Amino acid sequence: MTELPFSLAWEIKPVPPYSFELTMRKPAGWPLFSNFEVYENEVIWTSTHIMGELAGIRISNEGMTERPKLSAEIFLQRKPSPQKARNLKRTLEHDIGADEDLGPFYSLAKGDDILRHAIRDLHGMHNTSQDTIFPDASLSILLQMAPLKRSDEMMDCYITNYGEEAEFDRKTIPAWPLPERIAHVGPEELASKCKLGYRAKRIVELARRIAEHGFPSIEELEHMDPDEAKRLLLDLPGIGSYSADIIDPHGGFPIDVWSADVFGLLFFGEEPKDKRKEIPRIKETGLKRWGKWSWMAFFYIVQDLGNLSRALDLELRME
DNA sequence: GCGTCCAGGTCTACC
DNA sequence: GGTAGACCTGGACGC
Repeated sequence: MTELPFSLAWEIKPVPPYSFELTMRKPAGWPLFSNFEVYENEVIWTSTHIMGELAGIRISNEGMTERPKLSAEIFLQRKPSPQKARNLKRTLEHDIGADEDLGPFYSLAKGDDILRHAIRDLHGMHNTSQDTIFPDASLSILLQMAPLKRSDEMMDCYITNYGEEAEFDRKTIPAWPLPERIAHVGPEELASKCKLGYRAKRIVELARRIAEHGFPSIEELEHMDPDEAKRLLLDLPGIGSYSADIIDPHGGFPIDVWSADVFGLLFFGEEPKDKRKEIPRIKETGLKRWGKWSWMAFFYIVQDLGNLSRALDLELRME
């Protein structure tokens, strides 16, 4: 457990529209940062690593979707320099999508037969991300070839045993493990303790590569040429097309055997018979239809399956 | 109870 | 360059 006695507090005015509830608590249950974060009465307590520092985070809602205002506080082990404090604040604002303008995506979505429903249902929901790729990369490896329930069990064990626990504001919240920690864990230990199976070796190999050679942050990838960012991600061990699309800040279209059912129904009116075989065709159709907004389209649709099922008279299932 | 199948992919060997 | 097969584990299913 790591105590975080120092804190920085400030006000954030996100680019409207910004729905606090939809952004912090995605309808499909995706966490903001930590799988163990707490959300009560429009306040979220969570933890992550920002610029290499373990950070406890408390954000509360002080505004409305069209006039958003948030009260944020970052808790740290040590008092940061003024320069570092400025960077931490700016990075957190970026990670929670406060600087993201949804306007261009909404313009495209209004003219799309599927997305026009989703942007109405989820008005003001922003995309969020952690500071580095390792949490999402670990997540995507733990999602491989397993039912969601088993992936959740693997993640819970992995985070509680190997993640740092942030203690702040009378809360204790474990963050996703750092590559430097996992690089020193034997794959056999990870496999037996958390029943990761073959994924243990992949996650340790990935951690060792990042710990030894470094890797650009999410924001640095964002500023790269999209093809170069994708190439770097695909070069990592254990990361294939699906995982790269989950991590890539330039936005991919991460189709797996589950989403192949959903998007097969949406695009062609039927679930594919051979899901794995159909993934390339479904992916190509999505990328062609939504281009650079493919990730946002994917994100909005998977968060809105219940409403979309009714609006489009289709059986779009969560699992 | 027991055997078989397969799940929110990726890598490797083989052709 | 394209593709079958292996990979951990555990729940669902048929018998």
